[in-house]
Amino acid sequence: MRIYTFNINGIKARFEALTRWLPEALPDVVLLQEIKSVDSGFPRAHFEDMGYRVETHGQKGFNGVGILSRLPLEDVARGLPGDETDEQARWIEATVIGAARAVRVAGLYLPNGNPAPGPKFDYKLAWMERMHARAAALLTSEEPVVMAGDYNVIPQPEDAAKPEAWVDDALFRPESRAAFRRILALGYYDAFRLKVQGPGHYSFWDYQAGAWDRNNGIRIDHLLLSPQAADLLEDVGIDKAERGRDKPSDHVPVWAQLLA
DNA sequence: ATGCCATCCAATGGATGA
Repeated sequence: MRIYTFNINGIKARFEALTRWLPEALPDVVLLQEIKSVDSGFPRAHFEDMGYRVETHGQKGFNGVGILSRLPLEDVARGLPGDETDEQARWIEATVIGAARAVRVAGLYLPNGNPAPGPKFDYKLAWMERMHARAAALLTSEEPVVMAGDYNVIPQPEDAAKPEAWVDDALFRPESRAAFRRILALGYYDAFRLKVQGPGHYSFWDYQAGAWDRNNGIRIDHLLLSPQAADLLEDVGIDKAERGRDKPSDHVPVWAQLLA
């Protein structure tokens, strides 16, 4: 089972690119972020015709997450628990029925948090506390769990081409990185770093200032694996070439292959 | 130092993003 995370930066703007990419990559599961659409505006039938189950948790204009899956989905849940007043659509869960076994997946779009300090940064850290609680709860099932999405966190200096440019940014501030480590410390593993070491691996390049041409990227799209999922990990990858295609998202697909 | 570009909604500009 190959699971992808892909921040598409708008389903309307990425419709053609996503339609081209799906039959090329043939993902089993895609966790989408920033669909920037309400559920009724998502082109569900189009992707169903391409062989995918479609589940979305959208909102008007911004944010929004979704799941495309060629495998059956069960027990879909929308929204991150812990704050009934939070109206931002950033979390969706489902159980994917693989050929060998089932995997619980969570797709997430973690708040950006800039400018920091400020209310948006406070919201980011509070959201990460809620995610920590949900991540702990998911571990109790003892089934394989994959939490994948746009974390808006640069875990280590080696995950940025120019780490010095990010020192005061909400993506790299000590509080954000500590909150990310606290989730890992529950017993989760960064799938990419289980297989690939060293600098120079990025998942996002800004549209501005020639960031792509200069390879000025950051690695902020992650798949976190429970111990049971880590035991099934076969391979990982970043589809960097997608950033160079026509009308790309500023993020590229990142994936993990599980024996499931 | 800087939203330099892209997207969405709505309206010929503003908000947001990382």
